[in-house]
Amino acid sequence: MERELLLLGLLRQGEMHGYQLHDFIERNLAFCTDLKKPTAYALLERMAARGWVTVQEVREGHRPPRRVYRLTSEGEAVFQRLLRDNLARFEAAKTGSDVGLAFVDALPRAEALRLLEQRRAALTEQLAAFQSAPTHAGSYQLLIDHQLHYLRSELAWLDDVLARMRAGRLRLVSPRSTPKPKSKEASP
Amino acid sequence: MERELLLLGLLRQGEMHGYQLHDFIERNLAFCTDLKKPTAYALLERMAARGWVTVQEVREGHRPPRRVYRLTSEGEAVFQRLLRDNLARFEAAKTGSDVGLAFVDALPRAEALRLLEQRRAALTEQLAAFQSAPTHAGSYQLLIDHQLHYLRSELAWLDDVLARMRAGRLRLVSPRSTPKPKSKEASP
DNA sequence: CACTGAATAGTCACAAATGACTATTCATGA
DNA sequence: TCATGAATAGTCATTTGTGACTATTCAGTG
Repeated sequence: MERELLLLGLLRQGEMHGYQLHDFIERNLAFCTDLKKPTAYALLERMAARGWVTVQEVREGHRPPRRVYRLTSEGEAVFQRLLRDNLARFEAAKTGSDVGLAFVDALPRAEALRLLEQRRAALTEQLAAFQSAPTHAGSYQLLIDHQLHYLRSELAWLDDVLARMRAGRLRLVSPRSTPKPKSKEASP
Repeated sequence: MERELLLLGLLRQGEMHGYQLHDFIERNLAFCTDLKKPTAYALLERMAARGWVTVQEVREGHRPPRRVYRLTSEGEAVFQRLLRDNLARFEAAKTGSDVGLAFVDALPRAEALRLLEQRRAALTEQLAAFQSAPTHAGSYQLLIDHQLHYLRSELAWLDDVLARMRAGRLRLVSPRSTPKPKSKEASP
């Protein structure tokens, strides 16, 4: 749902064609959403079919005609609905990076430390890149602010974990406990 | 990739069948990954095809036979590789909730405030539920710790935003700036 | 001016993910 | 004891999402 919210929101600022929309998202919003080109086109097509946007084929030269999308008033209504809905909810973010943490105890402490320090380096690098970005096209300040807050918070947590690990204060359960020891199933 | 890491990691603790794996993830790790049943089965099948796990059909009664998966030593090697790789990277989390923030200025300030207060309520509720959970099966402490940290950090940020909005100190750019004012295209 | 690499614009066949099922077993209480 | 709903176990048709591709235009340069 939030992908259509995004597209509708961008189209509120004026008509645009598919490539333009995707390109803008890719350049400016890649850090908070990821929307590949074919997905964007498919969504636009569907939104057109539902009457949220109109399409107008524009051909210049003899390149394949560009399809220019424009928000309808119905689309605007949907935008309003989706926006209210989105703002009122909180959906926790998910990342693949979490999974590994579940299994750190499968590695010797020293190596785990080394790897997490690499992770920390990657994180500070992203943070730096983000901070030095040129006011990000001047727009979407809240998003940027949020992302900065998030990255800093992640860094703080990671540093805390590293400190605890170095001090040997990381309590981890025995890796032998079967996740669901319901019936017979002796631990192998 | 992190889904196979997860499955392999769980299988390290002993053989399990598909339902068991999915069920465990659903119950205990839903907050950090989401893996529907058919996806889990498909992954297991593929891992079997690649020799990372072995399958053994076990039938009891005359229900459809259960397929029990067991990690191979090749699977263990892959696990080690994926784990190291995962720990060394940092991948920023993404959430659909961010998108709405890009468009708060489309709403009257008062209403935006009301909606974000609803969001805040949803967040504190999730936080409360998480804190009161019964030591989460005693396992995966780092994950829990991380999630708690994350939720608290989100709450702090949201409170800050709310405060800024109430004080009218939320600087937002004019909604009229076209995202990519490259060529002709007069703002409509 | 012809050539090259980048930017523009979009498509398509394939891979991944999921909602909605089927079908058996188990607990329970009327 | 036998209906009923929950838990167990898995499948399949459909939708979604994407890597890799085609094809045109444009800017720069030798």
